[in-house]
Amino acid sequence: MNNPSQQNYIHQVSIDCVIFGYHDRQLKVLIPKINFKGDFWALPSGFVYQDEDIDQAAERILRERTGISNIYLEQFHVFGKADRNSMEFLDRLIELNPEKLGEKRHKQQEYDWFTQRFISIGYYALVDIQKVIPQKTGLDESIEWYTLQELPAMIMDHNRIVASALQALRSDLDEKLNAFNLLPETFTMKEVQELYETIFDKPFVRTNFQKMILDLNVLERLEKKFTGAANKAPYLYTFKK
Amino acid sequence: MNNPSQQNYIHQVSIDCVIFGYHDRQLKVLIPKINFKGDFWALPSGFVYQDEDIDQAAERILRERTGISNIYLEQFHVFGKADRNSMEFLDRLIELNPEKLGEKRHKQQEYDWFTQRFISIGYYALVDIQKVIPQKTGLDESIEWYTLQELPAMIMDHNRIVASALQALRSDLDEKLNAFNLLPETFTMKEVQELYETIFDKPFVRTNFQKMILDLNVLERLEKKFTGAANKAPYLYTFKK
DNA sequence: TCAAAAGTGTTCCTTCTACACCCATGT
DNA sequence: ACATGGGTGTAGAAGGAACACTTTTGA
Repeated sequence: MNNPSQQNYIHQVSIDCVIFGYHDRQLKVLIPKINFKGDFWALPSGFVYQDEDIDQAAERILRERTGISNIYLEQFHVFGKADRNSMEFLDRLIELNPEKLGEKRHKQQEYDWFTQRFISIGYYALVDIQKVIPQKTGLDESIEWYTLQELPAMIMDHNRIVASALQALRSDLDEKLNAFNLLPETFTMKEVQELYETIFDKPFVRTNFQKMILDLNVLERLEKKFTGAANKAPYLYTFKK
Repeated sequence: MNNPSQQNYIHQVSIDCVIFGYHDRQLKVLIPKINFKGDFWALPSGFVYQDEDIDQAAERILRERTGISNIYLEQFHVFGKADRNSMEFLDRLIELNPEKLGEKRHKQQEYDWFTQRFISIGYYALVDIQKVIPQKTGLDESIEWYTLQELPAMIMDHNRIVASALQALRSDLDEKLNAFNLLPETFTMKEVQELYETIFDKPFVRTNFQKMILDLNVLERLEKKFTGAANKAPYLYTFKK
């Protein structure tokens, strides 16, 4: 494992990413579980190289975990409380994993790095869940999609960061029309409606919803999609760029 | 002058504040000019102490320049380009002020601190311009209110930061109803209307504007304001908390 | 020809806009 | 009394919600 304290990172600044995906009428968040005893989940995070834009850093972190580039990213909040550090988490981690981390002395530098106070820049990402092949890093035991209702208890303030990201997503939706980044290249109107109903957690009237979305003038109508079902074939749409 | 490089600050993180005030149908920004040859303007800025929340740091910086506490503050964006440093500005400053800054050797530590790459957290503040008595710090030649149309050319990306703050203010207005922080304790409906017309740069119909604002249910009607003018006395209002 | 789901049009109601009208105030 | 600006009510327009109706598809 690379020792971050020896890397050319900016000190005390971290990036935390909330990666949103959508499937089966559910918003999901991609969360790794780290490969130590004790059931520790943590948002995909990382640090910023000296010669790297913060946006680039976020993109790099996302690429590592999702395998895809050109991800839709939005910086949404900075978490900067004075007592914001992972001391508590790290001490517990060491306590539960003496065989791996017991000889603290040898890793003092690393321990000191990780237990600093960190100012964390929060980003949320919107991805087409079908395109993502979750990638474990060397530190991960697993990396899974969790629905918002079944989020694990994460370390530090990460659960609060997710809540804050969701709030930001909702309030961005109107002006940025970015929800389409959660869908595949092409989609039906019904899929758009289900997505909106999921994000806003309320139903929309089908016929009015169609008009509302088409009036935004951001979708392009393509050919019809024949599913084989015994009903009218819906049009496929794509998001105009 | 205190040498920041010897203070207990977080490295490479700065706070830049855009302080908005309102007077005479104009939005204004409070900007210091630094006390060196060469006409350098820079937003009120500062660093974050190790034991200080970033919000507290912003508040402290604002208190220093405005003399008031409990200021309405909103964190709006992080500026984190890799090439974001003040090397260019500082070299020019030294070049133009050889008598004060010539012996660079003696101040190498300080020079190195200031020319680092900085990640800057942008805050905007909304203040009652009447309550503020602009405070020069030791470094300032002056500190003045500038209208948006007459902003001086500032160092680094500070002009862009102001533009970004204005955009954030406008888009926050609907949901946060924070514009009232720009007004005195009590105000007339006409003053509110002029403020809105200034921020959005468009006229509103008087009678409808009144209804729209009152329907927000955030104002409390107080006694009437007798100005001595030969017309009906308008009500005074205050913002409910 | 029928059931299921998609697409379009129409009515109704709420909200917003423009404006007429009335009210208070000091000269 | 009247000029000036503030406050309220109302008619018309625009936009949104509810729903009826038509179209398409495969069995």
